[in-house]
Amino acid sequence: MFHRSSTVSCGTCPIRKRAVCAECSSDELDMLEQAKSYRTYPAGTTIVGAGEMLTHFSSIVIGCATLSRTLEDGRRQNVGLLLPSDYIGRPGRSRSAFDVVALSDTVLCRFERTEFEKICRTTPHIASRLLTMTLDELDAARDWTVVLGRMTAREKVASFLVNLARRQSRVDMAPLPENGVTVRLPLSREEMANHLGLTIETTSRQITALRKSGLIDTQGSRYIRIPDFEALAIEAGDDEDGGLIV
Amino acid sequence: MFHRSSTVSCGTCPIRKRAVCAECSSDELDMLEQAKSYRTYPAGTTIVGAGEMLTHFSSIVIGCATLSRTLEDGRRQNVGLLLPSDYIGRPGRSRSAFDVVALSDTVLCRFERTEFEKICRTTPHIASRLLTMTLDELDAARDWTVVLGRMTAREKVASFLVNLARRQSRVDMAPLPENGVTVRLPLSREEMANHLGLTIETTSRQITALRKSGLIDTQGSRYIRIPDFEALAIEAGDDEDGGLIV
DNA sequence: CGATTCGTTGACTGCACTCAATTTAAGTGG
DNA sequence: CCACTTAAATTGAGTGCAGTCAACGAATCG
Repeated sequence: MFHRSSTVSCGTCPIRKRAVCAECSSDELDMLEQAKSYRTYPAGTTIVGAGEMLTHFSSIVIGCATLSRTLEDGRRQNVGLLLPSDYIGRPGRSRSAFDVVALSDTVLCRFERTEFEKICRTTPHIASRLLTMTLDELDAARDWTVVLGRMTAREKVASFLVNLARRQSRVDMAPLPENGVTVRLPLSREEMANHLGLTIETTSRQITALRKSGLIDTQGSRYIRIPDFEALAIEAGDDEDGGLIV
Repeated sequence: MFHRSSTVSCGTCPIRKRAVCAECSSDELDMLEQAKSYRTYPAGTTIVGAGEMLTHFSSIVIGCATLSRTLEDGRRQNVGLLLPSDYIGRPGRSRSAFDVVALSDTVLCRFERTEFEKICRTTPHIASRLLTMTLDELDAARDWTVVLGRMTAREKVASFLVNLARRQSRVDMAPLPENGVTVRLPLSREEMANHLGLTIETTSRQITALRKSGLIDTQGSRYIRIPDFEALAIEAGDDEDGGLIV
């Protein structure tokens, strides 16, 4: 359905309410409609490598991608998990600081970079929304440094699941059901480990441990059910609903 | 010298070229001059606690502060190190997500929050500069997650020193001398450890180890000389000058 | 000069990593 | 549909890096 760019209208876009265009009037939307194009990346594809040219500013419409960096000796760390409405790229910079890899089949809504920079200058609603989203991302990145710097393996895995559940509920625009959330993991164990600053083995062991503690149920390796969300949140060292967002 | 706000002019402000006001015209500066006020915090003072009201949006003029979070059991992680021209607070949010603590005597240039939000809406040069700075901070925060997630204690300490040297040279607006940089540490060992996700003891041991390797010289606990900057950068796992900024 | 805080060093422990084997899942072609 | 192959995930055994606990030394300050 998203293969022909001209056929998709902003009016029915699933990220209309949360993406960089969220604050736009219908006039402004008409303008964006002219400038945008879509592109699809199959799961596993590298959207852009660290240091490479970024020709477009893009928003994720459907799918999921990681932001990561690989050190010379092969160690890798994910620095972000991008879900629908999150953006890739930035005005004023032509190269990506990180690898961006599609985890699932991913549809991007894109603007040519210099074109988008012009839009930013002329459309305060875009610039303002972009600032808000960037400030939110900054808070989230800082929250995540607390997890990476100070938490145990068990707490890291619990934090990740709690954050992922919260974010997915936001993407689906549905509140977290009080009892029994099911999270679909868009990442393999290896990608989870790279996100958490752990090894595959430790990640796997902690999932097993959380299951044996009754805090989660697993249904295949990609589905995790959280019977008592609050209990897992406490395990994550997360007081109430404040703070941590992936 | 900064005790009377009315006596200080933006024209001679040390952060004029790098702060949120950097892109402003002299007309716009006149307007900021009316709205601004200064406040000084002695070293060790908490500027604002996590969850507390933030009445102002502030830029650091002189001094140094940490952004941190403390878990219930006392574990603490610094999520940012604020140097002159960095800002505290954000438009659109009235409470601080983190503790902000002055490390040295610190002078802030402040705008009442709702007033600043109005300025953001009416002064594109401010909004645009704020966006650029926030995007830079986001990249820096993500760079730092790589250090926290994947680096050894030795690499963490080396990374920190390299980043601090680079940032201080930017604050001083002087290029890094090719041979022999001296860094003044604005943090105690404990604060360094909180920044690096390590303990005081491990941090201290790694400094000793780097000294014994000839990569640094120490002059008291707060001064570190880096005889060969590139050598330390390599130890930090940092290829060339790309990437990592604290 | 004594008191107190900060930093360094030492001895030992433990959590997460490494290496390796096994189990489970996901494809693939006959 | 089922053998076969390949990849992903789990589990086990042992190691090592950073943490913990504790003592000592150095710097700062009244």
